[in-house]
Amino acid sequence: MLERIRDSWKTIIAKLIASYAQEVLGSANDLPEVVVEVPPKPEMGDLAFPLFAFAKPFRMGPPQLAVLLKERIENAEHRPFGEVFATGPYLNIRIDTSALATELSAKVRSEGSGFGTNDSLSSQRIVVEFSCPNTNKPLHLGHMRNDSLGMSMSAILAANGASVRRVNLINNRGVHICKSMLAYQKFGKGETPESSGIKGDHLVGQYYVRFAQWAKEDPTAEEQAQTMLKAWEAGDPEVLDLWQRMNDWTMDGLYESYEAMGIDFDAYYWESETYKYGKDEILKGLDRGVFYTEEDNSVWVDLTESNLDKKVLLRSDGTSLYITQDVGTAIMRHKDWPFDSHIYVVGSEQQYHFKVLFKILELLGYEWAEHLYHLSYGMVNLPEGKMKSREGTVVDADELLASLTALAEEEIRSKGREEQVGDLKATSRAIALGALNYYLLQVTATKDMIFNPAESISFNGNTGPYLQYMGARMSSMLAKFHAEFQEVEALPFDSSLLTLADERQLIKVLAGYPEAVVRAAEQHDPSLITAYLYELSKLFSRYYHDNPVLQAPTPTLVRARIELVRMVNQVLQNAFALVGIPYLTSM
RNA sequence: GCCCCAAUAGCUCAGUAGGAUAGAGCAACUGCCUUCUAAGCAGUAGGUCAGAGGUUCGAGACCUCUUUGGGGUACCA
Repeated sequence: MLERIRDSWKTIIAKLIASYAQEVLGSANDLPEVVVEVPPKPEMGDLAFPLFAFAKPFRMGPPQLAVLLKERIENAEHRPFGEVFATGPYLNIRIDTSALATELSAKVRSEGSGFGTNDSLSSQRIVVEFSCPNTNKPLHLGHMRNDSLGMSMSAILAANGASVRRVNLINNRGVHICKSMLAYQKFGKGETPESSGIKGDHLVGQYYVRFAQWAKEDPTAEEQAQTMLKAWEAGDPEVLDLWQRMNDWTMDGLYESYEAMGIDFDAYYWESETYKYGKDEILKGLDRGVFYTEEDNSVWVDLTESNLDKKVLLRSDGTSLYITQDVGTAIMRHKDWPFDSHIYVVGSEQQYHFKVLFKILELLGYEWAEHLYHLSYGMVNLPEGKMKSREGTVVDADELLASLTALAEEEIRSKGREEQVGDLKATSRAIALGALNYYLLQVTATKDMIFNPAESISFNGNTGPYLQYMGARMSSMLAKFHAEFQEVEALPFDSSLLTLADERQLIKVLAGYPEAVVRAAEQHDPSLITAYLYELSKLFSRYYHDNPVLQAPTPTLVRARIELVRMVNQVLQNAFALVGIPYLTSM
């Protein structure tokens, strides 16, 4: 919407510049491109066209050119509505926000929760892989950033029309899994989640920690774990049985955590099943000369031309490696559900791994290989430094969510709003989730971030609950309006009454929402949505504080303002859905 | 050693294709609850955008070098 207005102004200005060039230079070739910007302050207009670049060809100062163009625009026959003024070297435009508001209102009403979506990716099938936990410990803060990104990215792609398949690959096999099993065998005394009352993933996690302690005392511990892995691979029934039981415990715990955090998947893949895939593909590639063998029979790929070095794909004993499995898994997934592109949400420390993986798939000749994308995110560190499981500084996901929920509940109680809120537990949980998702998605994904526990539990300022609070305020305004202002509701919406600077600004920001959704998908960056939400909320917050809505001087103004509230409220809800912030009607 | 990424207010972060006076939140200080929820609003203070060159009419943004920090470079995952 905003884009269309921008383009029409850009077109007419470009046309006038070209015709002026024709007049004075005899040619309109080789002119610099017309650039559109947003002026730094609202009173300077809504669009800005800097004219510096035209100074040279016209041998004229930009301010004079601005004046000249302003006159020509005003005399032009077909021009968009709006006011033109020359501000120094800029040509600024004040657009007709009243017309925009009318159009916007109709669109938001008819599209509702679909406002802001588009069909730019409607022919696309996209796999988004994320989470991918090990089954030897509970989820921690690192997983939470991953999960927030995965869920949000999936929602954003779907909002752009893509058909999205969320996929989780459970890392339930390997020597690290055997460690917790071994420790359990030695020290477990038949303990179960039921007998101990400990959530399954936490119980297994305790034995993983126990192994580390034991390994310090007994140098054969590591070796025993390796032996157990071999027994597992050989199908030893006793080992398999224990593995199955402990895996189930962990998975029960993880499912519970996922549910509490609003995370879910369309498909689960299990490494215990996929670890064998890939070897055949590598051997096929070897036959075709894509890979080569060393003297010890290990299989390699030479990527030195791509500056990626040489990489082992099969061990000398013929067994698979991590990269081998990923090759197989990608191919298998494409058979399961032929995707157009595949996004891997994985930490930035694996950037090299994914470059190699994508290159290998390309060398194997899969045409979809060029549409694989590593959504790389930075590490979550603590103010003191890195999280270290050995030093017990890892932030546990369940505990964090529980403590945030408790804080939210306390907050509601201290305000005496238990009654209005309705379901206290559900509301507290929703506030905790909103705070968490917003905190984690606010930072540009690729960057490392610092998780400050003290700050994360604050519900003031630039936080999820701040945004939720705006929603709750609008919600109660709208409820009151419906209940007490029926006659006003019947009045037509007169957008020309919305003339305040903040009203004009709100209309522009609302109209910019669809573009934010597009950009978030293009750039694979949910933080564009969180930034958008904050801008909208902050603006609205000031607006309703300074200007009465239901107590506005005239009924027609009440009607106009409530229409604005309705639009802001709808866009807020729509954007919430993209970044995992629950919408609350009361808090 | 080689490769990749980062550096913006005391702290945590924004900063759109290079454009007008570099913005928020937190922390500090000041006002505002007989008026739609104060999880709020308004204000004060806080900056040599790590440093040095370069490109440009114009650089926090682009290029080069330097410094500092992080990550990778396993027949681990």
